[in-house]
Amino acid sequence: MATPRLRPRKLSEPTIARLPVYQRIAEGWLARGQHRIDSQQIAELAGVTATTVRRDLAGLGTLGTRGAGYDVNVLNDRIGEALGHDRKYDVVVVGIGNLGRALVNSANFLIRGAQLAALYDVDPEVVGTEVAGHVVRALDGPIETATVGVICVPASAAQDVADRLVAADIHGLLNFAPQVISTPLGTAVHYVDFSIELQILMYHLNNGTGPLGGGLLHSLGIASPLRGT
Amino acid sequence: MATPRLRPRKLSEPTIARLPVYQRIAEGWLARGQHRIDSQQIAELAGVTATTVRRDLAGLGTLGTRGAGYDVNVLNDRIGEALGHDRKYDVVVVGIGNLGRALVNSANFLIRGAQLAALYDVDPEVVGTEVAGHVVRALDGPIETATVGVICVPASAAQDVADRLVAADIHGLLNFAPQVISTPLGTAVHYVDFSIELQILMYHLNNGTGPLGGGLLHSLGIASPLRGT
DNA sequence: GGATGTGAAGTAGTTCACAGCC
DNA sequence: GGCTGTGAACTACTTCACATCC
Repeated sequence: MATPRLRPRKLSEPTIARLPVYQRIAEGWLARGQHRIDSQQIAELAGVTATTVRRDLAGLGTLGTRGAGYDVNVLNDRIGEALGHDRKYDVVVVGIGNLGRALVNSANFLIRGAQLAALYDVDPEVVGTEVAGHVVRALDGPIETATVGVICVPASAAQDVADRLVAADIHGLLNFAPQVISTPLGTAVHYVDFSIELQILMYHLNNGTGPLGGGLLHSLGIASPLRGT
Repeated sequence: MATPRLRPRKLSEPTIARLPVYQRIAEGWLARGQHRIDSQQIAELAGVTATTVRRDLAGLGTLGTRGAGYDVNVLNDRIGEALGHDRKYDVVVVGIGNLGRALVNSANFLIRGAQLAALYDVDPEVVGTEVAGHVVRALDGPIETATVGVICVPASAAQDVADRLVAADIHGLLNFAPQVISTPLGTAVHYVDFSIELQILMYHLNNGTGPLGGGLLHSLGIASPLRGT
């Protein structure tokens, strides 16, 4: 039994947000042919403390070696397992404006099991055109069965789009519209709001937290490195 | 002395992230001619508990009235004050691809004191073209004095861009590249990483947290409403 | 009466410090 | 010797419950 805990116990929310960062670091080392890394090195690259890294990774079961750090391959695999990257996730994107295009054309967005299933828009100019290898469909038609729905429409349309996606049995929503949406129990909604991120930054610049003292900021629970130059 | 505490004491990070949401709600009510709101109503619209709303707002000084809730105008003003919206923030955007365009053309991004100061790119095809009323400049030229730098370049270029911005005396960075960057002490960095957000959602869909039980998700510290239909 | 503002309790996350194992 | 993994302490945030004031 090489896998002491196949179903890793529930991970904390901040830990879940940091795991993709650790995985990205692991991939980078693999690409450069490095096969061992220790918690201190991960910590510096991820901008967190070494203790946090070890606590996070300990949650995935025993995967390090005392004395020598972590095997980069094992690290990569176990994080992928914990985050559910062994499954496929069909993603539909609603709203093919600049943002929707940026997402589906990005090399970094649809990775690790996520795959584009369909695109939707309301604009007749856009419907029927091909974007990222998919023909954009009309939103008022039937919605493809999928795992995740990405909402890139204006705030005023966000709730309606969310309702349609939920009706199509999609239980995971990633909402880029600056609008809190309400969904039935059992649907996971995650918000990304550019404007709020900018306002948080403005707050810190205005109060000492940024330019003065130890301007340590958090986003996704990730502390910025802030090493002295 | 109508303002008992002109300099509101330090606000917690989750509170700061929620204030813009409350402010958006206040603006919506003003637009509809409503002038009073109570913590319970804010709570429902923001997807948090009423206690959290009251605790957050109490941090801005005394601004509600016991018995009757909050004056929407006062609420709006005080939040703006607390977040530093009375100042102007010059924003430069580096990387005018789909994402950069989506940001500067969005009606929701550059608001509340934030104003576009300049655009930069490396692509000779893009440099010289006009986007959102600004001519895109070459990145290797001098960087405009500004308050905030927005990084919309590929991960491989992010650290270099960050260095240039810091050298131009910009102490607030909003980084959309999937790359942890290192900056001198005193520079505030905030990360927005689409791919991580999607992976968090994938985790929750794969484990019970989403589709099963009380799928309460957090992003920006904002809980989704999850009211039963 | 009714909703705010807040001590006190509870819960979650991080950091310390070191035992345990390679 | 060195680095992981973790109990224990600490810090941060949320929730409860209610005194306070309009």
